[in-house]
Amino acid sequence: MEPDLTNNQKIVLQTLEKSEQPLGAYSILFNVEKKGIKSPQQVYRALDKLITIGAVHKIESLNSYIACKHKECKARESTSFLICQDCQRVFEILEADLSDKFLKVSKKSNFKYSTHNLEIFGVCKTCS
Amino acid sequence: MEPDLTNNQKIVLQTLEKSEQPLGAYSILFNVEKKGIKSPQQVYRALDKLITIGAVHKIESLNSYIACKHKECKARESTSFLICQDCQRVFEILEADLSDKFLKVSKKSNFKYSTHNLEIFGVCKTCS
DNA sequence: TTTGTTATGTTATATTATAACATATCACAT
DNA sequence: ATGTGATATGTTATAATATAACATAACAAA
Repeated sequence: MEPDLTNNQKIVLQTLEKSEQPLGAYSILFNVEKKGIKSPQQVYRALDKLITIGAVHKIESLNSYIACKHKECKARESTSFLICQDCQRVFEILEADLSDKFLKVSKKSNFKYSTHNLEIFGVCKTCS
Repeated sequence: MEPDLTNNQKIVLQTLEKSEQPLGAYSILFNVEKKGIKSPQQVYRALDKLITIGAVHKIESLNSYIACKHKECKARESTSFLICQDCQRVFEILEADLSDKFLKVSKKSNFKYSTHNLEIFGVCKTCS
């Protein structure tokens, strides 16, 4: 059972949920200043918590964050995204067999697979 | 035929080649100051070029850079890495079938696959 | 040898992220 | 209801990563 979110965490999460595109931390900050959040720290702390519980994911190559659309997201650690180079939207994919594939590929190098981050770039359905 | 590298580009590349771990841009800068490179700009510019020609790759989740060990690396755009959480070393993998897999997965979402960045985390052979 | 392209040197600044510390709030066992 | 420990907050400052802008130099190739 997840603990309830605090005010700041809710505000940050709602901001991300409303956004079509991933948002940077300072872009989130700009959006929530009218709601009383005044410093980067507050945003980053809320993000940390939200990421820990799997409600938000970071897109590493964009230094940006998205709300996870999947209830009870298992992707606390491993994540896989489709990133549209036209509209900047990001779609999370939950393919069980990706982990299997990466486990196998890792094994070939005698590497113990733990988690992964996959970012696929291209053009989304709407943009093509 | 690739153009020859300039002095700054060679210096930055050699620094990365000598390193066991990926290096951040400012860590590279620290290493090359005695060789006459004095500003972040010079490092970033050399990195840009080296990345463009495929001689260096960026590890997005670490904001760090590694020299590519593969002659004539095709990975100018798509990259796949094994990242050891114990020793911080990074191993690039060249699995042709990963692109195929990602193409298929993308297709399922009506997404036109173009390139990818894969970062697998775990424990390397030496560390386990 | 001039012309266009690419690289350099340099200073300044933008962007992303953490450190540190005092205070407050919350969950919950006594 | 009260103390206790864990977690969150507010705030200021600063670290770490990356780019802008502009003047100059080197280089390739017609």
